[in-house]
Amino acid sequence: MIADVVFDLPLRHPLSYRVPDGLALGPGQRVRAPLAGRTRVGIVVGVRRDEADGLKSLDSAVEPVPVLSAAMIEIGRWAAEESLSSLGGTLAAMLPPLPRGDTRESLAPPPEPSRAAGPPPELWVDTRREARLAERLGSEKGTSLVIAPDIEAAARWAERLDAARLDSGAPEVARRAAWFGASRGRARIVVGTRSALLVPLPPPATLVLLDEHDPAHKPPGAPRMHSREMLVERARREGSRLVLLSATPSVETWWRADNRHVHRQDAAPVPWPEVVTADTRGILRNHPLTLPLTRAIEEMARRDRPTALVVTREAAALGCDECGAAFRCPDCGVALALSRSERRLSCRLCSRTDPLPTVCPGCGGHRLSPFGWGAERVESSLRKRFPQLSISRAPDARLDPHVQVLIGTTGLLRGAPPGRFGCVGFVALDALLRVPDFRAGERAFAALWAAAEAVGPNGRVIVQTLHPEHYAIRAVREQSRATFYASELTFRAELGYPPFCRLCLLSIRGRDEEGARALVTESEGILRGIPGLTVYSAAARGAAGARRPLWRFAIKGPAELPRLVAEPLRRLLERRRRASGVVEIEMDPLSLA
DNA sequence: AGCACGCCGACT
DNA sequence: GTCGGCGTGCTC
Repeated sequence: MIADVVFDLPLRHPLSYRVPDGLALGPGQRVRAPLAGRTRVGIVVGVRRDEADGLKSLDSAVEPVPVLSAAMIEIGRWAAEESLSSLGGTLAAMLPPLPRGDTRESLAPPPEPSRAAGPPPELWVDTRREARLAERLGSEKGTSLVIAPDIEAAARWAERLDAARLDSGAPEVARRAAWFGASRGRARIVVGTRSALLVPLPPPATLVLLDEHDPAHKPPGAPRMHSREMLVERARREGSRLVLLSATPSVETWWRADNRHVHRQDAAPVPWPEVVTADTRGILRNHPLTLPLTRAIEEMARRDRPTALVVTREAAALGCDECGAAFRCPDCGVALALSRSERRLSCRLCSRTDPLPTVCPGCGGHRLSPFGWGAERVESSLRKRFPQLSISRAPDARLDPHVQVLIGTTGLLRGAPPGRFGCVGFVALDALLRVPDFRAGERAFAALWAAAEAVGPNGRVIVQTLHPEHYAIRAVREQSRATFYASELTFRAELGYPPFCRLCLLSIRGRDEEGARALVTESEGILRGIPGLTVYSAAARGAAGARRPLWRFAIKGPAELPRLVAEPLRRLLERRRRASGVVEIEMDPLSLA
């Protein structure tokens, strides 16, 4: 007997081993195998009756039963192909922890799912979506798998749903028990992060994705695919019900709902807070707060309600202080990225580069500045203005009920229950809108809407901006999602962004300038030979003359983009560490940064 | 990803 | 003469 085994290595094919007599093995089982002089854990993806002449023998099985069903391996294979990653590396990111020491566990083999066609995915956007989920899962038939964007959210939801945890925030023994318990159908609800996407569940299963729009669902590293896409594919293949939760879904998911591939439950209007804009003209030069926001902080302090001030990290784009316009790429519509050291503006998508301008082309204004109100500056200014208030910009101050003013990025609003804040102030929304990325508007909209939900109907959202009529602000003020998505989809369609195409990012880290250039030229040449692609020209990232120069370029193509580039780029991606450098590819990047 | 083999500069 | 630098290729 021969077992084909994949490892957490960038190998395109499984490696074959002799199965020792008496060892019963099946696909999805973890094994210890000799590899390059050491013992490593791999996962069996196939067993054959062939002669094992000349092959090394497997050492042992890690568990007496498979951890993955054949159906889950197939989803892993699909994800690996779509993301141009190895199967072994992809699967390794979605397995339960290894047993430690002597364990006396009762382990169930994984169930194979049904292959019946299921309902289309559902999208819940209304304000009561989370409360409704908690109610519904309690009475749902079968097992429910809830995927959270991060460990913190997983912990919160496991508590709320009285569910077992599969994420790495829980002790390993408990995670293993939850994994095999869910496989056996013993658990009613399990909660995890992306590492739990392949836990086998007996049908009928319900799959849930929390905060569908959250970029944490596709962090760097394996599996290099958005959890939403994994779950949509899984639900389609096994006929599971899939529920996507988000007040502000990704534009991609909204578009699918427009096209009836996702069933969107329309939300009736609910009592909504005041969303007011405050004009920052002439203010932000010296002070971060307009009068309305100053008043609001004072009022909230009197009413003993906390205020959150949302700031951005550092400026990455250039804007006009007079009219608020950002310098944008005329072809791509995204804000041009500012490089101070090289004194130029460049487009992250097409690599167009301009010298630093001195005059705003829109209004002729001469006061051009990067957006400069980070948390630190806002804090010191606030302490001077409100010496009697308790002010904090510590990330964990989110949970401290005594802090009266919290300063932080949009992360402050993550997981905030309704009414957590009396007021949320956006110190400079324009800085969010100017981020050099075509998803800047989407992220600003999500943050504004999250702020409105976090202050509740009796609270207030104050948006300091020079663009009070921007569609993202208008949509939140009017509690009208349709307003935002209609405008955003028009913008995406006109300039040819997702969901109307697929993007892919090629990063090249050269050993030196010469090596980087050689690899860039080679990969560009390969890609330009493929019909149907738009290959943007490459640009150097980071400081000039860096030891390891980083070049990057974007590729735009149709839905079958991964299959179009996989074969031509194979050699380049495989021969990883070469004299000249390393080539890496990222399909469907969430950010062009 | 490791790790081992293989071909060019400064040492006990 | 060797020790060791990393570039290249392989791992069943």
